Amino acid sequence: MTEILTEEKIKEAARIVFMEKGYAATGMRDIAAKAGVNLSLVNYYFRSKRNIFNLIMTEKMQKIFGSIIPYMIDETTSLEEKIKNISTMYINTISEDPNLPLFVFSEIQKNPEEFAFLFPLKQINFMETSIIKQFKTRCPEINPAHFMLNFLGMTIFPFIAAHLFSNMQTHIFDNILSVIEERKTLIPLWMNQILDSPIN
Amino acid sequence: MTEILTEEKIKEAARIVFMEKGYAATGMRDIAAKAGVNLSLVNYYFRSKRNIFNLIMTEKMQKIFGSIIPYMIDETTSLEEKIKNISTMYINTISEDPNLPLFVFSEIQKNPEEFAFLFPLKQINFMETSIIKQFKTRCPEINPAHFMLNFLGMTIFPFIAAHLFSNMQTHIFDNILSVIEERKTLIPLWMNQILDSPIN
DNA sequence: GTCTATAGAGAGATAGAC
DNA sequence: GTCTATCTCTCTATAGAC
Repeated sequence: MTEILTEEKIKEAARIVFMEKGYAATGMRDIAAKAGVNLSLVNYYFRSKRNIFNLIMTEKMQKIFGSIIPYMIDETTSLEEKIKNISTMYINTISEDPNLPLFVFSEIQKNPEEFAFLFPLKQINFMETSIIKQFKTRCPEINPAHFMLNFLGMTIFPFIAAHLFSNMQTHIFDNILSVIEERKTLIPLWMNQILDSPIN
Repeated sequence: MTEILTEEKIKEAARIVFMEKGYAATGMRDIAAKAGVNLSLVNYYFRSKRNIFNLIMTEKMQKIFGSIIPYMIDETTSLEEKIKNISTMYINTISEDPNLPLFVFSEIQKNPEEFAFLFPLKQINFMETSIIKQFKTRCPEINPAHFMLNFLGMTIFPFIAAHLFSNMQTHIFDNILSVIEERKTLIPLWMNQILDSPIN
């Protein structure tokens, strides 16, 4: 009974500390202190720092990469609907966990071989997803990579740079959170403009 | 004579190791080994790990944030020319140092108070730059933050995610480097489409 | 399951010989 | 300026009492 509570307290503390400081700067003592438990309990429940980190990392990779898959393969929605659904879903999801993209990208960059194998998007055939097939029909001359880079860049980049912008002594990025909220409706409009570009 | 060579050797080694592993995971012994010098020389020339890191970080922040300023304040270029010039400049600069954006964003996130004060963009009044004034004339109804987020997201995000994409067992992001190169000409076209959007 | 205590490795930094 | 040697601290992880 008490075991489950303690285990989950430690896991939640690890989520917070790892997300804030990254793997290398986090100590087992930081996790124990944040959880309010004795240091040795962290090893008792999770065996090693690498082990508990990989659990958190798997969760977070699923959250950022796994969540897009159902939308991409959905054969019942149009390209416009997919854009709307995915950007709204990402902005909702990441707004609750704003450091998620920077954390995941940064840790993968530092340890690509460790995390490549649990990459959720490997499970699907990207080029045969509904979203890519629809894009190729709409814009046959353009590499679909550009479409995904534009779409994900417009959606995710604001969160990656948010810390910077909020520290700037200027007014352009005031209220960054409400600006991001506005983007739920604006990104689909801009993406349609790009899709209708004469270069296609 | 030999002092300058040794100092620069250590600094170059520190650049490489810090960029690859980040501050926390880098050891003074890693830097010494990469430079091919004795461990104590690193402290002799640079006093502390924090000190040598801050030198590198200042350089890198100047590289990514300082480089855009002259283009933004240039009163002699049109908005379209600025977009073309900035995207080309960034793609050239970051292609030679692909981990630059992820490194800088990630280290600032982990230590915002340490690096906020040396943020190059604080030196200018963002809202009064030529590029923002031009945008406000062109799209008076849209918050200029959206414009900068779209533009920088489309330009910089591909580098942040490049490690991921190159590890995917799919073909959509093959040849990511030549895809990014194509974006030098495509981003200005897409940005013009967005600027001409009926929502403005 | 939870605690104290500590083993053992590794870190940043420096003293002092040359 | 450069080396060896080492101090001191902190880290992960575990042994063993309760």
